[in-house]
Amino acid sequence: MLQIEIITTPHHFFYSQQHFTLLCFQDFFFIMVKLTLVSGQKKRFTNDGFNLDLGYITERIIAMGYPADSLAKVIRNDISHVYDFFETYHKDHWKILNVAREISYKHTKLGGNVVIMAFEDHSPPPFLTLLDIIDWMDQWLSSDQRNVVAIHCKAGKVSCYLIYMLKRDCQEIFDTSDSILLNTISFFNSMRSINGQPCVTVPSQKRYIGYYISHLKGLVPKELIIKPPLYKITSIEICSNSFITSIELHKNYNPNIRSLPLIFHKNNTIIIGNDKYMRFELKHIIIQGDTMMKFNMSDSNTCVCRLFFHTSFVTPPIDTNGNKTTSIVFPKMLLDGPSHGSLEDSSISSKFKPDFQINLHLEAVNEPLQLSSQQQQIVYNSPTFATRPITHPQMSQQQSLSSSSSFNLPPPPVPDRKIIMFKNNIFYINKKGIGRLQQNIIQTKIISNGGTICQHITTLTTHILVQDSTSIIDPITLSSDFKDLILSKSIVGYTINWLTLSIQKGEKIIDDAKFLIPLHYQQQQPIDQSTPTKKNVHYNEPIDDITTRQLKRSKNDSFSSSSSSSLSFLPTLSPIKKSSSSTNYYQIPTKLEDIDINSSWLSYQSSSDDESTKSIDNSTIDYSFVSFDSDGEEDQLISQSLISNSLFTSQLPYSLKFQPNHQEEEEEESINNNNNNSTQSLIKYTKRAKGFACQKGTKINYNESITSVLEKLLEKALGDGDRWREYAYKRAIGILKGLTFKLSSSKDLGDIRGIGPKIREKIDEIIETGTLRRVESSLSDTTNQISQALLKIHGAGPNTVKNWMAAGVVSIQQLRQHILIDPLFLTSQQHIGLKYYEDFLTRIPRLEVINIVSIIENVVKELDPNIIMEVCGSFRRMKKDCGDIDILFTHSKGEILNGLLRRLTLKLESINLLTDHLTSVKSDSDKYMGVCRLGPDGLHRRIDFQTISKEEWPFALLYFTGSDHFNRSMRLWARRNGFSLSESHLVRRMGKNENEIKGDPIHASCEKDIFALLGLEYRHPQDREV
DNA sequence: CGGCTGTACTG
DNA sequence: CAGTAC
DNA sequence: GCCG
Repeated sequence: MLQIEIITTPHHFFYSQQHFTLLCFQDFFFIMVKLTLVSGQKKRFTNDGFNLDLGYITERIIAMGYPADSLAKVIRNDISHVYDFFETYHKDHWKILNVAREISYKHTKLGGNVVIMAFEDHSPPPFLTLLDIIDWMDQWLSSDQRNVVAIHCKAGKVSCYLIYMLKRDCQEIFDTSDSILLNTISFFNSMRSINGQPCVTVPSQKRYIGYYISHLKGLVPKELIIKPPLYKITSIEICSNSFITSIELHKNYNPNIRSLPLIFHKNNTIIIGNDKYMRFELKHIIIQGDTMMKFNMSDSNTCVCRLFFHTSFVTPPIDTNGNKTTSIVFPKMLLDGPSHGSLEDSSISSKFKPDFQINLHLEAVNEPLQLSSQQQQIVYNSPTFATRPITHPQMSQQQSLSSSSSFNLPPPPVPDRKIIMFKNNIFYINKKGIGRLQQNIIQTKIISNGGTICQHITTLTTHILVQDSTSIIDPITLSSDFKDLILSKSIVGYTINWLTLSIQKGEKIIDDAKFLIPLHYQQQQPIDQSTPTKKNVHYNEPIDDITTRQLKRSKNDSFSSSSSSSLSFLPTLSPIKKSSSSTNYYQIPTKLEDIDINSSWLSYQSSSDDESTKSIDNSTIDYSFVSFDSDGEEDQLISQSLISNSLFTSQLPYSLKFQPNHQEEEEEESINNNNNNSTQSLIKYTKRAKGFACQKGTKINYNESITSVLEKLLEKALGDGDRWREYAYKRAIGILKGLTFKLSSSKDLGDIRGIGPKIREKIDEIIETGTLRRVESSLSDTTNQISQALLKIHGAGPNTVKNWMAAGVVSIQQLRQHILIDPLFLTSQQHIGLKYYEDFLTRIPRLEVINIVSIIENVVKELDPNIIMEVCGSFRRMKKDCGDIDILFTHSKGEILNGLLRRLTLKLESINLLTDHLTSVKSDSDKYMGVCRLGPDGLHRRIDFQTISKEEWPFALLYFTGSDHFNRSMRLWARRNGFSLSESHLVRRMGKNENEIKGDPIHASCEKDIFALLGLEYRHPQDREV
């Protein structure tokens, strides 16, 4: 498709052909390659039996379509032919440069001759990437006269521009001849007139070319490029149109590192302006280096224009009278289109008036640099390099506007300090005696101070707020279905006055008993002695509330407070001025009235699962039994019934399943009894299920010393990518954990399946020596340590780690250093995994999960109040802390949740709960994985969402509650019995034996049904640890 | 010797 | 399709 | 690594 002729005009020339443009100035030349796939017009390299999409730009620079090895090779270049071609004509002297971010292929098939320096289509590369590309080519081509380079970008549906500037000897030219530079610039500007085929259509790409020229001319000090200056964006002005509704700011723009942009919505940013003019006032937004902005219309998804710039090339403020402000003006013609080309060429251009422009007002963060006179002549900020100063009539007016008012603005809505005050607190407001207006004010204040409001008292509620004259809170008068739970929980009752004074003071008043309202039941009923323990384990509430409650629980009656004094914080509404480091953390939903926390997602309250209510009674979890971290890992909550069970059975030498027949039959009978009112088992012989992990409850681990060692082996197998050995260890560990007695020898295992000779050998060694030589040696083995560490990066599995180690990675730290210069070393997911390596390894306390989920629930309720959510994973299994957060959504009326995930994630992103995405946020997907954070000081946490149709709900619930081993075991059982169980359905496997033909999905209305259908005994979530 | 859960996303 | 995750 |  590229027809390339070698052009050697002596001085400068310009060559344009339909698909290819080349511009050259003597030794200094720009090459712009536009690759467009136009079917039927392809001209290929067809010599010597080769038929390749490839052509020579110069003798040593080749443009080509990208190599492909599978389907695409018919249209593109067959990767092996490419290899043969270069080996034939340029043996040992060729490199392929891939600048297309989205294109990758097997480099091994090209003998390691591929260099990747990729950037985004239709965008300028980050400036350092641009330098890298040029420097690399320069170095490669100058190191040997025979060396050639073949460049490809992403040919195909869209065109791509590659800008390459070979700078051989150009330094001197620029040093001596200003006119060439100016010619070049005007040349760039006039380029579009040639052949109707503009050379570089993306204005920002032109801007970066200009940056490069300034760089070559030495107009920008090297230090400024290495360490770009910091600028604070004070405001963004949009002139002549006012339909922009949000702005996305990508700081440190690098397409290879996925990071979430800052989003300024029209609604939650201070906007000044009218129909024709609007200004986003920003605070504390610091940028450095490459910066990209997207301007969105109507909703945050439809981008209408974009712009890129780099702070090293921003004209520094002229430092007179301490002036630190500078501006960049982007008139319409210098803005990029929404996805490619320029705004003026785009289809939505007509929506913008000709005098549309965007102005950025910046403030230097460091000392403005003293400029030489030469440097001052160049106005970098004008992307046309001052060849055509842009003056718009409105400009002067706007400038004065911004400078006069920018320091006089209302404070940011949510100062940081305040967020912390009610962090982790969930308030129930007893509306009795409190007026509507006051309720609203109170709610606003609580939320703006980081707290959450709930409409009903639930197990989550931490505070009850009551009218100031209240002397006692009687739970009977409270609207709650959870009175029993309230009994076992430390809810604190406070007066409105306490809230008012706390807010005024800026911190929670914790030592003043007169605001503390006792809960009536506490006098009536002795406090359950297990309560404190339970509290610690279950909720981990802030100490202050607990102690306060325990120490002082009488209300000081002499304290007279009235509704009017409760309102005393009203005047403080406006003048709270507190410097905060960042405005845009936590913008809490504004529609307070709609906020409602009901605990549907809190474990058992599964809407479609009838079991739920029963299991609440059943969850007589006695927390005093919880072992306090004797092992430090995998602490489990253990139900009383199970403990007594296991205490009872521990007298027997073997656990139940080793016992012969009659006991099994008894058990089976009980299964049938249990299920008498509901679903019939589809499976005839259910007693065999005893051997399956999914039929074992969570028990005390009597063989911790053994399993902990075996877990090391498991880890190692995982690291070696030995899936099946890993599986075997996992099973063995599961069996050992299920034992109800301590092993004294592997012989105690009898003829139990799942633990074979090798593992038995190891068990004996552990019992005798307390450890395993193999484990010890591998623990001290550096290589093993490294691979274990790397393996814990999200997105890095055995193979990746193997490759990394082969490439010489030795530590997390080194890897972090390395990606600074070679971001493509990692996939976007791995980047995130590495960034939050430590955070992700930290388990999430239950309370934090609760807090995060309640924020999400508020958002979800706003999107659609009929959505049901359930937190699964280890949270639902009642563990005291969780590795990640799993949330399932479905619609109570069975409606399809199309696009919910997208709307939800975008919303959560805009309130800064979600910080990164591990999956793309597409509207049609129903699975999301990402990273969230509770406030600016919180750790980053893995969070997964899944939307589920009503029919699939029980299956999804079952699957996402896990544990993983439990799932595998249950699915294996299903498979062995001619079914296939997945997270969405249960189907019969038709076809005589192992064929894949499947029948119709079998319906289940609740989790219990699924167990019953498979002839299994129901397990409560907390008993699915296995 | 071949099986070991089943599905979805990324690149 | 391989690799990874759940 | 274990099982059939």
